[in-house]
Amino acid sequence: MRLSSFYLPTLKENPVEATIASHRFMLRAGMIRQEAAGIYAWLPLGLRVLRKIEKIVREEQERAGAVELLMPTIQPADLWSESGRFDAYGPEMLRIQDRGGRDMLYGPTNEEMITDIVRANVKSYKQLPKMLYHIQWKFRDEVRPRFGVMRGREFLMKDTYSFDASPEDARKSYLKMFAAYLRTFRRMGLETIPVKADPGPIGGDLTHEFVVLAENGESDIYLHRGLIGKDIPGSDFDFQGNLEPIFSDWTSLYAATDEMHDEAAWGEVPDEDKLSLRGIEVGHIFYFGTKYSEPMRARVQTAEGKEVPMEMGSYGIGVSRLLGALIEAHHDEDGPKWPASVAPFHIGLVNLKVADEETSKVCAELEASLEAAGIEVLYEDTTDRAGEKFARMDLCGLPFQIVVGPRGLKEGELELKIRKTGEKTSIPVDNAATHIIKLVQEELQLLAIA
RNA sequence: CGGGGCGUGGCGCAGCCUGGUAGCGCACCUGUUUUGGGUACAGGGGGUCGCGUGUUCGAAUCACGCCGCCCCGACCA
Repeated sequence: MRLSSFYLPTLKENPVEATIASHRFMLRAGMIRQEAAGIYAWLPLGLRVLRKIEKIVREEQERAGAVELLMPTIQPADLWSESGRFDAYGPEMLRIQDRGGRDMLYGPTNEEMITDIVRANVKSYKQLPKMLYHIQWKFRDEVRPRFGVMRGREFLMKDTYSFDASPEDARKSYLKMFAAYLRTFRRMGLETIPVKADPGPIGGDLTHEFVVLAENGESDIYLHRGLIGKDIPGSDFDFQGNLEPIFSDWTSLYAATDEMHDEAAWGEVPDEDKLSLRGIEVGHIFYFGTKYSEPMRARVQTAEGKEVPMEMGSYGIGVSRLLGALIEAHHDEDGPKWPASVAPFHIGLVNLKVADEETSKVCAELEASLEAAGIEVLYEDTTDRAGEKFARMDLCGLPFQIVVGPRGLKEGELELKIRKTGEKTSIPVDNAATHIIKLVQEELQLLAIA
């Protein structure tokens, strides 16, 4: 992709309303544009990252055995009357009427609808278990949207819903999602910790929040040092096998947000293992049993011929919010530092002097051979000044930059800059493409957790 | 929802108190200059001053109403 044809409206100055790094950089790098409070247009650069995140989420959902479908953003109110939530849900639910005066709503979540979809056809325990998911925009009319996409009113979420014939089976579904989440976030280059969440009136221990560790996180979390950098399931992990070991491995050490903090249990953690950090919630999984299946009569017959409500769970990932979390976790004063797996492009190819024939020729050849190898290149082919190009490239946060200019070419060299470390090295033009392709592929491989 | 504040070109702001027909920096266009970390100089284009009503000879400026947006807190993916 040539920058001259791309749409990248960057800002040199900081927008005043953006107080945190991720919000600031997303606006400055031309990733999003605010259209109303908590509602954003996704500009090309931001959209590319969003799609990368979605892709990883999908791959890991499928791996765990979940099946994708897509439910609408607008829902009829009657479903919500069945569960009692049409009245129970507060003003954060956006209610609208169609031309016939029927009550509709812009979905803040989809438990009712998925329950309706499944109850229509699933009648026997033999048809279970099922895990269905979708990635869809939701709307919650938050009192106070803020921090850009971290707390918007419209946001993109992945929601999985599990249906089982017994609580024992429901636990298995829960553990599958638990394991899938460990892989999902790690593949994005995030250090994520599952922490006990508030089970609410349903009780039980089957609810966890997945929290990204980031200095400017919204909530305090307390955890045992041993949870940092812990192994996650590999790509050969058997989701049909026994998942209890991986679950207990990740949940036996102390980890809690301040709401769930237990001073007594915390006291038992050795002082040298105590970590008190900030975190951003990016995922939430819970088992809620028959909360919806009971009132909505979503039932199956058991082997004994008994009719029972299905055991359900729901598992969310804040897809759009993850962009914010990623930047909070990976940035410096110049911009984001995207992990290769979610970067909008792998490489920024900077042509320092477009007017110079040799420079442009080398760039065009590099662009072609990198793209032929499946590497995503943003070719900086504008006539802007060098300083501007460099600053803009850093602001985009692409993991690698290749700088080509007449000065280096005279020596037969070009410069490679690693965004993460700031490290710059000269490499010979001759085998540059091969070298860079290898570098990018290695980086991607590392994050793929094969 | 409590508390604070702001709406003036794409972005950041001044002007408002003390009404007289809009200005600065960045960005943009033209020229010169510069040429490896947002260059310098000169010229130029672009604004229903959030919306409405009122006061006045005259309103960005004063009054009233409405709308939008931001920040702190409580709440939430």
